[in-house]
Amino acid sequence: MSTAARGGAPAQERELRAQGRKTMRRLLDAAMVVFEKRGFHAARVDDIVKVAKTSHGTFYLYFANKEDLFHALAADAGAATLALTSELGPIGPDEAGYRELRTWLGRFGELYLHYGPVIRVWTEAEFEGGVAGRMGTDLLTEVTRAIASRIANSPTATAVDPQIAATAFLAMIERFNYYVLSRQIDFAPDDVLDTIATLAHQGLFGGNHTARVPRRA
Amino acid sequence: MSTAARGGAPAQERELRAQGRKTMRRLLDAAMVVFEKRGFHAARVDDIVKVAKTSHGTFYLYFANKEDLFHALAADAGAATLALTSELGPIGPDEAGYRELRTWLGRFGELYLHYGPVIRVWTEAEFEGGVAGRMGTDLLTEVTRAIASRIANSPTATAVDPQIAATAFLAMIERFNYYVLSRQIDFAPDDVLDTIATLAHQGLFGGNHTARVPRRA
Amino acid sequence: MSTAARGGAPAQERELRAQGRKTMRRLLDAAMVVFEKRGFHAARVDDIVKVAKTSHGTFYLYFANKEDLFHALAADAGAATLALTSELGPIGPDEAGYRELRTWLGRFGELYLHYGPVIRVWTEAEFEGGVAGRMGTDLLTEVTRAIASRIANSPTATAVDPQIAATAFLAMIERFNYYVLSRQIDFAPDDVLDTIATLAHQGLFGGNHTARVPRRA
Amino acid sequence: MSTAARGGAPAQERELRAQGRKTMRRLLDAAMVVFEKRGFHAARVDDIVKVAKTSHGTFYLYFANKEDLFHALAADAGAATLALTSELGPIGPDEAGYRELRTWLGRFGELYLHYGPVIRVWTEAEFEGGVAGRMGTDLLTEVTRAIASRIANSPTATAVDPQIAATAFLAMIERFNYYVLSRQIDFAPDDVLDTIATLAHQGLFGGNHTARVPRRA
DNA sequence: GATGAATGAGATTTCATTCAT
DNA sequence: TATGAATGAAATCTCATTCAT
Repeated sequence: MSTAARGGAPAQERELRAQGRKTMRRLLDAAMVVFEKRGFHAARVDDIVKVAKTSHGTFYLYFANKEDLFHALAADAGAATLALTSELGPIGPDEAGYRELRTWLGRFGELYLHYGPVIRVWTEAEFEGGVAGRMGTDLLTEVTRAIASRIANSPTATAVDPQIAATAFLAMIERFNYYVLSRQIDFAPDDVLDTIATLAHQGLFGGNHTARVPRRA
Repeated sequence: MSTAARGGAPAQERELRAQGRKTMRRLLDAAMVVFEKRGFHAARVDDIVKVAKTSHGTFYLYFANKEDLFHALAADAGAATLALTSELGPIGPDEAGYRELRTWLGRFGELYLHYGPVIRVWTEAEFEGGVAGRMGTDLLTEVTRAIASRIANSPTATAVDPQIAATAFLAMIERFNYYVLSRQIDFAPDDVLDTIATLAHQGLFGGNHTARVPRRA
Repeated sequence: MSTAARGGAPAQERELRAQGRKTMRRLLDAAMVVFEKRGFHAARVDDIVKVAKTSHGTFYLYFANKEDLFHALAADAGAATLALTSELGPIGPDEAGYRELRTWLGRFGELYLHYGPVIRVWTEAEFEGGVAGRMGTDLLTEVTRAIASRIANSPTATAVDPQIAATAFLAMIERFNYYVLSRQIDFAPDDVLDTIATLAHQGLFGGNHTARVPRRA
Repeated sequence: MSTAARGGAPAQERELRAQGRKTMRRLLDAAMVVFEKRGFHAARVDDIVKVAKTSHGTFYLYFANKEDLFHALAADAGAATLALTSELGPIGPDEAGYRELRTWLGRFGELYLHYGPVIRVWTEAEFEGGVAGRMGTDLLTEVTRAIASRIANSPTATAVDPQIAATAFLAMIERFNYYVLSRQIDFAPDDVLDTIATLAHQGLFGGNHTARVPRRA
């Protein structure tokens, strides 16, 4: 998807050769793994360097500190999220709209699968105020605004406040994906997409299309 | 709404008198304040005792550690959440169903206002595996099951998987309330309720009622 | 055996009635139990009051502190040890001497069974310098001197330094009893007495008597 | 004599370079000094790092905690004790047997001089049950067994239970050395060896040799 | 470029002792 | 006489960050 190629502050002051880039990559990947498992706060630099099979000293060769590393990841995740947002075309109340929505939700799921740990940290209370916190808030604003504009162009526009509805929509899909990922609620992915797409379509875009979802046993 | 009457492990081994119970209460309340402001991880025991105007030693007279205190709060929050869940009556597709849903959402908002810090921690990655993690998962299961049974009795029953839909619903309202609380997104509360109720009613319960929400300026 | 009837400093400033004496007794007994299990240093006042089924506050009604309580016990143990020492009559090289020695060793074992925890604490390195440390050293001196005088009057007197031999003898019986008590080395008590008496008799008092100890299987 | 080359748990998970090994050694040596002076319980990690001229953080780089460090020392002491035990040759009732015994006792004294603090802790009540406790018990068993086999091959074999006698012997020399070390009882070392060797020789190995010990003034 | 070693500030936790009822 | 409550000094332990090789 992307690469966080810039790295943290210290890395940007030097030119990285092949080996250096590889090491940085290993650290970033390791951080994802550790953030996933422990969250940002509980993640220790020690955990990260162990997973990356490198040393403390090396970590600070590439990142000013733990937060700096997080920013590198977050910049990536933010860009990917914005890119995805812009891909959401107009959603009509008909079957085509439903299809469009369902496809987009699938892509969102993939994005969350990849960037979940980072997205989650944005919303950790402790981050308010910090750079990451503002980053998350800004992103939230941008993303909901884009979605709101889609909703505003739909038949239900008179019934609901688009900005609120967009926020609710984002809340739902962000959190649902989190539940699925972290709790291993094992719904069949297709059922999930059918259901979420249906209810969002009906709730937000005046959808009258009805998916034939087989009831769960 | 709450009592957390049991307290943490050490407190349960002793008989508490009036003064002791008061102190324990002060600690629990202080913890809510601090968790709210800093989140569970960043909260230091020191912060809590400062807010409670007591000493370190006293803290450990009532709770084995920070997590133990959290459990006491969580038990409360869980009970309150379950109680609220059981209050959700049958939701029909008509105006009455809409009213019922909207009222219930208002109550959920109040509950979240109170227990937000605790609910949030349940979902922090670090807690998976731990007692709190399982507690959260169990609760999630129970709550969604109850909601699912309401959805199953609605006209859209054939279109969506009730369990998935219920999970999505819970994801939406939990997260939305979180956005509102933590980011100070300043939507008017009534608009929020109108919007969320409408889209949930339409998306989940086959609602055909249309609220006349004034568009935001 | 004895009673530590005086109690610690605070108790001596008041007149104790029946109830008070009973409470103090409970604390002393509890302390023995706890010192036995954990040693003096690791023993917490909390452990003692729990075993005594009383409270922290009560503890300090009778004893100035943990060490004060220990002194009360130690005074008792010291007196009992000295009393026992004075009971050791002259030991001849014949069967009568052997009998005398064996009997006395049996009594020492009983004393150790009772006062072991206290005796042990005397020898804990941490106590040097403190009152208990000096107390132990003084006692050691007195006891070995008494034993030495018995050895000096025996046929081996020319071969060994009585003071050193007495110290070695005390070392042996103190430590052996400790091994038995703490490690549950399950030698048959009679075999132990036979063996120890025999080797002390032969080693220290020129004993030529030979016990017919059945060899262990 | 010693190496404690393995170090504590944390140190075993890393590869130590020369500097690291040196630091670990400094900590181990410092611990011996502090345990000697204060005993295990009263010894604070702070004392140890001060003596080792390093920091708290460094301590935990090599040892999980104070007990972990103790284990490293104990493993050493145990190995040294076993090695010494195996050096004890057959002891006959003649002068040669006496010489052999006396020499061995001298070596035991040196070992105790070195490892006394560690050996002592093994016997502190608090350690029963823990790893150190079992370690001590196992060692006690092995050592007494070896000594017992020497006793079994001596003329007194019929008179005493070798296993009990060996335990008594060990008790004596362990405790005597402790008295000497901790109480600064100032017996002349040669007199001590003469006396102990004589009485053990006579008591355990049917010794008929008589040392000409000059009586103390 | 990489790494092991070291640090120390800060957090948690324990526990003997005092206090108020 | 008894007790639960409170305290705070001191100990343990953690971990992000810097340093020397």
